[in-house]
Amino acid sequence: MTSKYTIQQAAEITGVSAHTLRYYERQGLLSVARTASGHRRFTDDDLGWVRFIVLLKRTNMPLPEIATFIRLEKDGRDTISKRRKMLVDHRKVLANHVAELQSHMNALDAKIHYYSDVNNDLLNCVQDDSTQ
Amino acid sequence: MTSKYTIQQAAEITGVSAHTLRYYERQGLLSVARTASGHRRFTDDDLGWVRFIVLLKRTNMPLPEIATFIRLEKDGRDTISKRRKMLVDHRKVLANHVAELQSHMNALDAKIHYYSDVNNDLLNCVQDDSTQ
DNA sequence: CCTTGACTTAGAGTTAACTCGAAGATTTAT
DNA sequence: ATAAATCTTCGAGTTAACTCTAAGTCAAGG
Repeated sequence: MTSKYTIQQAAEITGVSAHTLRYYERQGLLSVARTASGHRRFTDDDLGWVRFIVLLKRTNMPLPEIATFIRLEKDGRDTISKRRKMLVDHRKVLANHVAELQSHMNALDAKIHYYSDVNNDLLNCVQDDSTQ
Repeated sequence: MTSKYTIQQAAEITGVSAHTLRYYERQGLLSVARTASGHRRFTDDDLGWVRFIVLLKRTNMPLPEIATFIRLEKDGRDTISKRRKMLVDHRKVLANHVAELQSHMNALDAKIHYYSDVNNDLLNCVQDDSTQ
């Protein structure tokens, strides 16, 4: 199977624009094989990498750090423990971030509760979390 | 009691720089009373507002939206339901954001697990979440 | 008095991660 | 054959929220 895709197809599949895919390659996040004439041909593997980059980005990992990770990947088997450590460390940062957001959300709830108390006859729209 | 503070003191107390406090005022997030000669005097109330701004910011509310909220506050009692709605809506956005982060964290955990499987003799540093 | 701090306006610089466009050449697809 | 896609390089523009500097004036505290 191992299909190949043009940059436009890769863009459509991953939701990352062609511009940005080229940008990622320039930043060392991707290295996509080329045809004899120099056009990029994305493999399913490449698409997997793009998805992984997107995942890390969504968890607030900066591009340079992602680049570091991927460089380690290319450096082979003996970097596995380093790579895992990076992910584990990042997971910790992320968990802290989530915990902070939740504590802020509690503070926000207190404020909302305050507004509910001030004007009780409008209570009906406060507990709407599950409505939509 | 109702103490008053210079801009530097307010900066120290809130952790927001004097520069940024002035910036917030320019953006309509604060309106701090002045001495006869024009120097800002922050009240405890003002500090409360600053803390609230910081809270909303930390939950990713953009400054213009915070400004809208605060403008409503000044417009008085009949905007209470609007204000609460803003907070409730924002709480939803925030809850979604947290949920997304958590789902990404799960994906990250899967990756970490994969790395653990690849090289089991290094398992010892994977479950370290509670260590430090 | 004198140093430190405050005020104003105005504008430039910063950071991250795109985002876009143009120019000019080549390639691919129909 | 021709239209659409791709390639390269280059550099400018965007967004948010600061962050800092400068110039020039004025106020406050000891």
